[in-house]
Amino acid sequence: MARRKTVGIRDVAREAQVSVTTVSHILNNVSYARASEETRQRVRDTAARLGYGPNRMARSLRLQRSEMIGLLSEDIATTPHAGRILLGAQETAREAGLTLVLINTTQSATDTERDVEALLRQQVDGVLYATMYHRVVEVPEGLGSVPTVLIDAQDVRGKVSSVVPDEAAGAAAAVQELIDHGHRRIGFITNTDDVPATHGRLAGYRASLEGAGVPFDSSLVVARVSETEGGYEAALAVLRSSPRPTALFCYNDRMAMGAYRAAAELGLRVPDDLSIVGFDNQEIVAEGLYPSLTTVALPHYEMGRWAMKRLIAMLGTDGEDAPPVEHVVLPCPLIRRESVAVARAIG
Amino acid sequence: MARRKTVGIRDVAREAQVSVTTVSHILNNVSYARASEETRQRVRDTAARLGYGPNRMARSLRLQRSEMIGLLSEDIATTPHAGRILLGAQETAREAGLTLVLINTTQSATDTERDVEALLRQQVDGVLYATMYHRVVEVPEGLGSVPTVLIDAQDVRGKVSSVVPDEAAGAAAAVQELIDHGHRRIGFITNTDDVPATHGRLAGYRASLEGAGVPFDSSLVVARVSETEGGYEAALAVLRSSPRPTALFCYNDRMAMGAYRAAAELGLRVPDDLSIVGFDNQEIVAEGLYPSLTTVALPHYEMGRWAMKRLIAMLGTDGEDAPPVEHVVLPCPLIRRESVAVARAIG
DNA sequence: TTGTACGCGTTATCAT
DNA sequence: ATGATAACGCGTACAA
Repeated sequence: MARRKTVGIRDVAREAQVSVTTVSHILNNVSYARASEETRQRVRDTAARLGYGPNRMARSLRLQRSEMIGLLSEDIATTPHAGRILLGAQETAREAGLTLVLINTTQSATDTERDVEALLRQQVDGVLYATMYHRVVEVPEGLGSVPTVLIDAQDVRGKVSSVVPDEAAGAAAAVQELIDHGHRRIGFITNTDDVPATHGRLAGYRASLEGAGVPFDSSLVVARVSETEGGYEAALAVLRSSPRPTALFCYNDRMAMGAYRAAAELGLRVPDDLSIVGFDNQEIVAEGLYPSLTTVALPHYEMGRWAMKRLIAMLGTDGEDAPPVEHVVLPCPLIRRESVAVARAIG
Repeated sequence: MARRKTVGIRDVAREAQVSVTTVSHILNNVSYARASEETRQRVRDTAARLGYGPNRMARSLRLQRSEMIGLLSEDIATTPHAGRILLGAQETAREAGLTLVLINTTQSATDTERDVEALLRQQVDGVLYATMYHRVVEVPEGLGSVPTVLIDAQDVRGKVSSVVPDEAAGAAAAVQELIDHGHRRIGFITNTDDVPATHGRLAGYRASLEGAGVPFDSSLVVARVSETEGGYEAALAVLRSSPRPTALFCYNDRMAMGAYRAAAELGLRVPDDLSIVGFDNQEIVAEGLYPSLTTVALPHYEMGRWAMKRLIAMLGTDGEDAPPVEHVVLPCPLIRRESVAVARAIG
């Protein structure tokens, strides 16, 4: 199990009968390199033949950049979609020849500070800070010294670039879908947390109603904890109002799952008697429910990708020429499945 | 946004009025360092005060090891539990001062080979190769040159250490739980893939039946695709047999979700008329179902942790003194919820 | 007990 | 058109 015999730049130089300088110039395509085409070819060939690749540690030491990006993420494992942020960031990093190093942290501020320190000690060239649900954060102290982009989070002071989902537009699309199917009395099963998603989705709900000329009726909005059980309770409550809503927009797919149960208990068939739209597109739930759930997808992959691209754009630059801070909002597409039908008169 | 002014070992030396050698010796606790306790203290203090940490790039170059572990994982995002493997590996790495670098790959052999190359070029000290469901793999060529441990996968030739879940024992525990509640006629809703989980879970099912003196009845085992829909179909089929089973063991939680629907359609209440146990402990499903699902948890976190520990044990060693190849099987604990009740006579 | 100096593999500057 | 050589920051033989 001997470590692969490492072939260095001097091996290539010796083999190709040139100096290491020349090899370096040619392989790095430096503009001022003045070597004959014949030499270039020979050097490239021997490098390829020997399987030469530059030693990243030496390269980093010399260049004073590690070509590593730190991904600081809260509770990687908590949400099923977290992986898609990771994936988007990782693929984008790879395309740019960057390596992603991973640090998991928690919501505890002191933990986070400590983890930031650890990350900076690795001399990462930049940091992606991802929270696992959309919220406003105070960017850790230490990150002031390194290019940083926030994912699914916004800086309290707006000083750091960030990318978040367009909660309001996503919710509006969901409700519009119901309106387009003739629904007018649409309940909103929401949650009790004071987070951007709560406000954004409510705003979207109201916007679509307003667009359709349907007056807002606060008795149709009921909030519970954003779990299946909460969705069940909220749905029961709202379905008791009279006249009964013909459709429900739910804060997330888990609450929608609870709403399905409430509907079943009340003898209501989805979607014939009651249309339902969720949010999150947790596929295991959305596809597993019967009938499958129409919902709104969060752009996790795209956020990871955008953030990494943005970070890359910041890398070469310093102060003056750095791109301005940017706060981007990415669309949440509606995923149509089988839980929405044309509204019928209530029997 | 100037990069933090980097404090080096010479800064500490100057500040503490000693040589860099002394600083290095003291901070690295080298055995042959003979410095007065007073000096040690002073050096440590100034290092702390200056916020000194060794430059990893320089250190790596000198030591010829990067202190980075590559995690090569197939389709990070595919399964919700993938994150827990990651988490286990990452936490363990951090405890050892190691950094985890992440490469996502696919099941395509050529992609994998390419990604392995990329990883080795980063001079990682070791590699964790994780598949996202338990299966047998051919370890990529290039990994021969670097310490490697397999997670949730086994090497075809058994030459590489690996850790996998104890499918059979987990299934046996699930079925035993049903037996302990008085069930004798227990259906097994399984899947159609030829993977270790399929065989292991069937073996566990048979073992527990046999232990209870219940003859195996192949008409109670029905296989479909391992999705909710497949679970629904299989459950309908098996619940038609006569006498009807009083309990169902399902290959995974999604299939169990389908079984819930089948039960509802047949007017069977869970768990009063029908007990159900799943596998995987996908919390969103298991807790979201009503009643919540008793199931078996896969030890993802523990596998990530074990693998990293094992890898660390291999790191310092070479050929002779390397620990022997080991294939470990980790227990899958039963998670009791509300879907199992005492068997009743069938009305 | 401590300090000097070299080497790790690159890249960049300067000389030829 | 090409080559010698000085950094990059650290760890450690070896000299003192």
